Amino acid sequence: MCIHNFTQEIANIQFSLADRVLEEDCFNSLDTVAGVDVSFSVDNQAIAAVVVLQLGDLEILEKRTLPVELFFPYIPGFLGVREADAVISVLNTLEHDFDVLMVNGHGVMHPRGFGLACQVGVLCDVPTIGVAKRLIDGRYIKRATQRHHAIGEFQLITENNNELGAFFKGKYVSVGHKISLKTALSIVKMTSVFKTPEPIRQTHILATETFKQELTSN
DNA sequence: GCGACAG
DNA sequence: ATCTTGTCGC
Repeated sequence: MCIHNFTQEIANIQFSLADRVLEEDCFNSLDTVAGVDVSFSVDNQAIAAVVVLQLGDLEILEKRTLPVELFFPYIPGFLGVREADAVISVLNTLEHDFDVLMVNGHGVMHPRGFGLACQVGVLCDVPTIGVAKRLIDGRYIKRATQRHHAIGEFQLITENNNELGAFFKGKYVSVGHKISLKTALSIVKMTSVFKTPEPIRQTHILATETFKQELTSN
């Protein structure tokens, strides 16, 4: 039983779970956004972090961090297997509720249509948006996709006739779960003070700082 | 054997 | 992801 059979098995699970992904808006209110991130350096000791922001003024409502251990190696296309549990764990420490979650990694713009954002969304049954700065496999996605000039700063990325996501300010955005691409893009845009949307930027800063503190105190 | 892929 | 100084410019 080698690692290859293992990932093949997991790939099949990703294919089947991808059917559960909903690419339509499934929420009544849209007032708060959360961002999650996991940062680490050596071994598999990491810090999972989450920040909840008010959508209007981007005011931070809550910050949480949690030391976690990762049990699966990083393999492109299988980030969800590595980080989903850590992400879900830190989400469970939140006191505030949130309407949508921004995840560091792809949503449906994934070889099997089931990136980390989809996995977190489906397992937690919450709306999620996937934001990544690189494509998973340039060869895979480029041979089947074309970029179209779309409204404003967005470039829609489609495969045949279905929309996989969009490119915006150096970031690849795609639906994670329970949200439409249109709404996902508007949320990314309205939270993008810098190139990285605030929910993810703030969370990444928090996770990194916390990791350093943890390192110094021990 | 070569290729080069989220975090 | 992370390892890392200075440097340009508001």
